[in-house]
Amino acid sequence: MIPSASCAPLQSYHADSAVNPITPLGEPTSGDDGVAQHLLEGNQKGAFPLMGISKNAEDGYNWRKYGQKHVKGSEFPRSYYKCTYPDCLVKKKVERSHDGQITEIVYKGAHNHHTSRPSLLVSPFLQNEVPDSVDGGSSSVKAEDGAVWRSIQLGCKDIKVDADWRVDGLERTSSTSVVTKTSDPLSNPQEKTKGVLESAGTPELSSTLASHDCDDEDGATQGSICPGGDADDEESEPKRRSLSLSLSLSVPARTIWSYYKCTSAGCPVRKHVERAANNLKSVITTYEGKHIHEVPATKNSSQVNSTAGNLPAATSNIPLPKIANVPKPEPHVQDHTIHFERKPALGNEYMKPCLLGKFGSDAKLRPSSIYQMQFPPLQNSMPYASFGMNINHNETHPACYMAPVLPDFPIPVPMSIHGSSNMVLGGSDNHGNSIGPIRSFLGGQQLRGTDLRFVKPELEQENNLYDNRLHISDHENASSSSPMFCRVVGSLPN
DNA sequence: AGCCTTTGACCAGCG
DNA sequence: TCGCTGGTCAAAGGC
Ligand SMILES: [Zn+2]
Repeated sequence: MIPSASCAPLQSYHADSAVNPITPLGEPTSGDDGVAQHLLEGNQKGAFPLMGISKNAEDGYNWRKYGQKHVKGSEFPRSYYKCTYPDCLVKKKVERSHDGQITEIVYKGAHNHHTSRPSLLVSPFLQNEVPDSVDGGSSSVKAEDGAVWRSIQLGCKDIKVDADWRVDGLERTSSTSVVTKTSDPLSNPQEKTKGVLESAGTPELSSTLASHDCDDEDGATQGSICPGGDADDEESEPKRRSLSLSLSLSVPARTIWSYYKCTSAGCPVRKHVERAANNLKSVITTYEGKHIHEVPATKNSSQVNSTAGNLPAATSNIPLPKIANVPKPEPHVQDHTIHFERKPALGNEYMKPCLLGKFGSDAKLRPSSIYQMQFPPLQNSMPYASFGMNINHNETHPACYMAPVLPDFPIPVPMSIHGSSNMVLGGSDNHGNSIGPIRSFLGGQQLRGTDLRFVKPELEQENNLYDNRLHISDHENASSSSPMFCRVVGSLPN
């Protein structure tokens, strides 16, 4: 039925594509990890797309493939899977390209059970897994009945960072799963599921982001820069930053995270750059700390002088993939001569529970709603969020092959890690059931559930989308003695 | 033995 | 009715 040629990729990665064809969120189920592991370990050759087929990725459900067809109009064969759980009628269709990238997923039905592995916890966004293919291609996760047919942009690769800004952490992409509308009437939390569905989305990290606390002339525009990030703005009081997040349904499914550290000796400043994977020119740069040294004059000071954001050279020097529909260049994105370097590997030092501020951007976001993201005051001595890094990333991110570095703040819930860096966040399943500890699986490094702390958005407190343990301390109480903390929203120039 | 994938055949819907 | 298409079945084989 299916030409053998079309099946070749699937056969090559059958352990992954068949058992867990699209399960980017977890750990291996049954001990057939050889293929994926091999892929992960062997992709120095640039086989980056294969990372998406990590055997380690799993959504916690068991699927049995019951058919494969080459459908008309589709370049790649479509595989049909059923949930193997007794009486569970959930099916999904997966289309994979020849190199193993998932190009489309269609879910049908709702599970009437939890994941096969109780320990595997999935955030509402991740409950129905997102294809974990990469390569910047576009895939889609769809609900069978047409309730949600949302194209998502899959991960981007090859983000290079200019020498002035060395990636402090591993580049990661986050994925947002589109929870499909259920058609299973037995699924009592239909409403809840649907609610998740409606709100499932990652904030579009582009022009919809605006900084509330920025009153400068550009504060409300795309790429607005929060004051107080560094020495450029000494008078501002960046004890806490709030960002409103306007959400869009055309959300990027992934976010690329990069971490940098100022290379000046003893300078604690770090920055954290978020990019929407499908719009790499849209960046959110979060600064932590104050430079202890003179900040060199910027090459382009048209905007920074008033906003005090040390806009990273990385955001402007990164050779960006061509992406359609990118926002026009923003002049405030500029180069700085401040040097940043990757953080050293800190190992378990960073694997501590953190109780940082609120990241309320994710749990249940409705399109176009405004969210307040309250950023915690970062303290140099604070424990680091256990946002594990996959050391193996260095195999696929040539520009980011630094030692693993962990961010200094919690990661918003919908941001999972793509490729081999899969992170499963706590939350509820698509039946509205609260699920337990967060699990983060990052290229073989699993973090304990307690290593992550999230806070569900204020608006969604009662929706039980997050496990209680996701609560974090009220950072307002701890914001008094914080160094500068700034979040910069930017857009990369063409 | 059990579960899985593979794959040709079969079925249903549709024009 | 027929052909096309997408979806499913089920036998065969593998692990
Ligand atoms: Zn199921």
